[in-house]
Amino acid sequence: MSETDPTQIKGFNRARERAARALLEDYVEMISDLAAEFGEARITEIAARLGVAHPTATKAVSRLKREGLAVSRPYRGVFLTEAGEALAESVRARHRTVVALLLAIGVPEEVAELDAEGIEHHVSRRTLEAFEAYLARSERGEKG
Amino acid sequence: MSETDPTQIKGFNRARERAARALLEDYVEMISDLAAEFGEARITEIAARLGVAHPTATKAVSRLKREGLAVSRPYRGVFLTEAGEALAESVRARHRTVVALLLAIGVPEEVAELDAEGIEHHVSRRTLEAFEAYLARSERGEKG
DNA sequence: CCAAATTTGTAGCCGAGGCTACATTTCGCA
DNA sequence: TGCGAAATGTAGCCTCGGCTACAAATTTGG
Ligand SMILES: [Mn+2]
Ligand SMILES: [Mn+2]
Ligand SMILES: [Mn+2]
Ligand SMILES: [Mn+2]
Repeated sequence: MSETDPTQIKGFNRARERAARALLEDYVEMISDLAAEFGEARITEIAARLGVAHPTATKAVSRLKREGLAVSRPYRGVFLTEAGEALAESVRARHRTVVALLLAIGVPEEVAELDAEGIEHHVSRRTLEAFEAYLARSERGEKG
Repeated sequence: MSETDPTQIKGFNRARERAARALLEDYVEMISDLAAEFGEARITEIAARLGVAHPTATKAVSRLKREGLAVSRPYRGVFLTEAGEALAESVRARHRTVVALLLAIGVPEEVAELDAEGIEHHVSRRTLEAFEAYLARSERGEKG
């Protein structure tokens, strides 16, 4: 058997790890959005906005709590810890950059928003930096 | 409660659906690669290249068979159906386009290959078309 | 202020996708 | 040709992330 390509295996493993973190990232970002809008994030509202049943959101929040990203008390709202808020901020920034990049490439706005919701979780720091550099260049008129 | 944004919900739902198909797509592409290289895809080799234990690959292949994408007999190789081979071809093409786009944007080669393994599964047809159009433009020297 | 509506919690089901341990079959070669 | 090694199958375990059904708490308004 020909030797297996280590870069390829690494790619699959990284994709799996990132897919596992994707849900968690979306919840954290959503909770942060709701906190900004209403002062707190309620389970029902989190579930509604993510398009899942409320027990699904409850379970996800308990995973967030286990990871030290959120806190909550029974029948009360969910709040992010400092770590959670920091994660939310970076996730939000990355989301914006991915959408901007897609738009700059020529992806229609509605499609860009939809695709970004999945793509964002697989964009590494290095790739994000490349996106930002590209956007900076094209804004300076170097014609995207 | 302010009305929930339907586009956002749609984005989350689509991201979930695509994440669920991602594994299946990678298996099909891998089986196709191995068929081209060795004439058949063996469970052990599939597992090794995807970086998983062999029973994990076995279970995935039975899902592929259930979906009508592959066929196999006990202790023999795995083969794609016509539908499976068609899927493999489109997955492979999309993978190449995503890598090319990342490189054109300025992502380092190694990083591009790693990130593409996850990103590819969330690129819709419309976005793929935009990528192709962009690549065609920049190849014609319009300076990306 | 109390009853109804709403929200939240909890139990329990499912399939996907990981794993280890072990059984069985096939293959390669001495 | 037969035996040991390698490949494959199978059983059974786990977590995650969906769901429904139902119980309990909270909020609301008449
Ligand atoms: Mn997302
Ligand atoms: Mn997002
Ligand atoms: Mn992939
Ligand atoms: Mn791929």
